Amino acid sequence: MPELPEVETIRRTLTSVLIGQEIQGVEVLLEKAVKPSPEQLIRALVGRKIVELRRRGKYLLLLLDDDSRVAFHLRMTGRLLFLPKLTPLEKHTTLVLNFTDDHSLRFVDPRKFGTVVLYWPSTPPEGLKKLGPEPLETEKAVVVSSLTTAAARRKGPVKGLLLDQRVIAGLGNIYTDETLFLAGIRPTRSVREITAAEWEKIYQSILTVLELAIEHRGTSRRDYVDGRGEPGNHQCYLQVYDRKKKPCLVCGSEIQYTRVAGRGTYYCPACQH
DNA sequence: GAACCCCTGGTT
DNA sequence: AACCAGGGGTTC
Repeated sequence: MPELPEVETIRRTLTSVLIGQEIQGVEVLLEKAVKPSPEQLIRALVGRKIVELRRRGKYLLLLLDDDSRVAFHLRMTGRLLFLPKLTPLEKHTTLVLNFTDDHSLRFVDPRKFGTVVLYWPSTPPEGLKKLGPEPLETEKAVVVSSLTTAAARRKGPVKGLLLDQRVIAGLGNIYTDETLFLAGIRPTRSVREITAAEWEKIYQSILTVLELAIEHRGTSRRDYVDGRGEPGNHQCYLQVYDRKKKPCLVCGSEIQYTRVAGRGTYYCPACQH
């Protein structure tokens, strides 16, 4: 579900209500989603206070007062909701953190792909450790260099490279399609054919697309809501994603739908080359 | 790299 | 009934 803009929106909506909260109890309802074991997790978390919320790629991180951290990855359908303890548990609730103030943080995930990991900064989980640069918070030269270095070493479509979290963190299926539309480049283009000028254009497009999506509080197609349960608005501003056979908003050509890098992919045959 | 898998639920 | 889905890890 959530890509960088959605996770960032969740972070922003949860920050003010979670900072300073003390964890009173932990309920693990889907054991395979959490690490370490539920018993160890409960022992480590009870009594801890939340001191900061961070985002890294598509991970949301809770920083605790003993320097330990909890990393949530929402995968396709995960939701993080701040709710009164009295609110009945939703179906497919994976984890509940109960606080000392009558509120709780619920991790709800119908498809059960989402994960929760407790760790210390010295030994981050693999997925987090291998992440590429953060597009909005890293200097341009570093991000562009990560893209071009990866491009020199691999084959295949440019879309696959942008989806690779080791190359750049945070882009998923929606925002790669939106980025490549804005950049005027077909998702099927081989990474080897992309020129230096085009990498620059792709980089600029990534910034524009992500910043606008964050302004609109993320894209809600089916499952996504922020930490308060509110949907985003960016679905109203998508340029190509989910517009199969509809007219291109720029030139009127019919938007094409195909499969690239294993994912459903939308592009304009006239605007993108 | 592509293909399959982890799951449930919505759409065709 | 079949296919699709904001992800990504493991296999080929």
